[in-house]
Amino acid sequence: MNQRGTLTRQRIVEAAMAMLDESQDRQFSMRKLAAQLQVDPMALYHHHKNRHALMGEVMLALMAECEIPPATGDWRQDIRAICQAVRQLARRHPGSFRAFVVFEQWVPSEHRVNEALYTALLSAGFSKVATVRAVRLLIAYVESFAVDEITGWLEPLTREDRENLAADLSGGAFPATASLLETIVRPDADAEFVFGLDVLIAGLDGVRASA
Amino acid sequence: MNQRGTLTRQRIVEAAMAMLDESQDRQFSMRKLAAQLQVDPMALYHHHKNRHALMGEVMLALMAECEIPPATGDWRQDIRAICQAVRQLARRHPGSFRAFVVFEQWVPSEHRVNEALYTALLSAGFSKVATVRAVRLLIAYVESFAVDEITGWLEPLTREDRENLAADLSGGAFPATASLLETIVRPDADAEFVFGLDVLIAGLDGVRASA
DNA sequence: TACGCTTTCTCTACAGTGTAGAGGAAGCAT
DNA sequence: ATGCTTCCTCTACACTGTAGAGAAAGCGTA
Repeated sequence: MNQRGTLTRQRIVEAAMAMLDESQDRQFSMRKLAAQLQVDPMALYHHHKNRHALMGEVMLALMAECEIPPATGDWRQDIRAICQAVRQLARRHPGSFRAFVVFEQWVPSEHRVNEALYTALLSAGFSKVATVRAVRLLIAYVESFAVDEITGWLEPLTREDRENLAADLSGGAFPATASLLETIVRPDADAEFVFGLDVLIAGLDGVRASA
Repeated sequence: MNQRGTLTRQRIVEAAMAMLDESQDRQFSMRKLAAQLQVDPMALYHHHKNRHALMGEVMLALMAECEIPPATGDWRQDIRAICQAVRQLARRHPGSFRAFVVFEQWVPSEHRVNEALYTALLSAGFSKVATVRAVRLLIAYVESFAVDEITGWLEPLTREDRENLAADLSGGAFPATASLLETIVRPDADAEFVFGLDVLIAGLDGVRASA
């Protein structure tokens, strides 16, 4: 039952990405992927050297899919748009994006995103050092936020989580936290993301002169 | 050969933390931990329900170890000091900190850190909503930075990585990135961390009035 | 001292993982 | 038809977490 020709590098990558994104709980495995493609596990290894290499391809495809808007000439606007694009990508591909953040290896298609950010900041008059640092800062923010969002930290707390939190705070050891309880349990993802962007852009604007 | 009494909840937690921190490459496993403690793997399960629960205990111990400096009355200074404390914790416990960031579950000893940040911001006059958002932003930054640092992204690039990067950029598709090459390959972790703090604090100062 | 009870550890076993190595079948070129 | 290459399968191994059944050590009570 050798069904030749059903597999392609690309088809495997797409299936892997879909599997990562769909299965929130049960995690990705080579064997499950093979099962879904109705193929022997080892068949995958003919197209990709190993799991890590396959993951690399998935990450490549993921970042390549990020829709970077054209530059407007307003660096603040451009940065907002680029960050929102990355966030949208994460929402569209939660599982893959998670894997990407933990991937710990350079993914070439990231260049596109970085280039857009570098361009915006350089054109705004930032020094080279400030630009490089600012981009890492922005990327760190967006990735962290996106992962938090995917994980559910920006949803209103469940009754259970809320009660656990209240119990933790009932001892009186954390008065500031306790006073913020109502705010903590009901976050607003969109507003919070914009808040972060506001802070970062205002801050960058502030250090632009002094850097 | 039943060596009774050698195991303790605490001893297991400490050994697990040490193993996470030391073994940079090869990853932690229950069996390896048991081997190191010279005990049958299943012995661990008498003291901790399962791997996840054990990890929870490790995270608890980790965050409890974070040395939060006393408040000075200057919120900017306090925030800097707290963030540096978290960064130092990450440097002292790279493996555990990594695991912590990916842990995806609430760790009670985090309260201490959050409380300190909440207190600083509330005392500076931030609104409740701004305070909660600012703290998530600060934590996101510090954790991201610390993980980058642990992973080695803030070390000067190796000759090999540098050549790969140069090759990627040689096509001319990323002129801004190419112009920053020399800056990118030689980062300065300490300065970069401070840069991020400067930006965040300046930015928070900026939105304080308007929020 | 002898009995049992509880606590702590071991042994065996199972389902899952990534993947090396050998072999088989399909298609193509000669 | 013959061989070559490409794609896939099968078997096997070392590894993972952990369920379930004991075994051994220490204790309390008789």
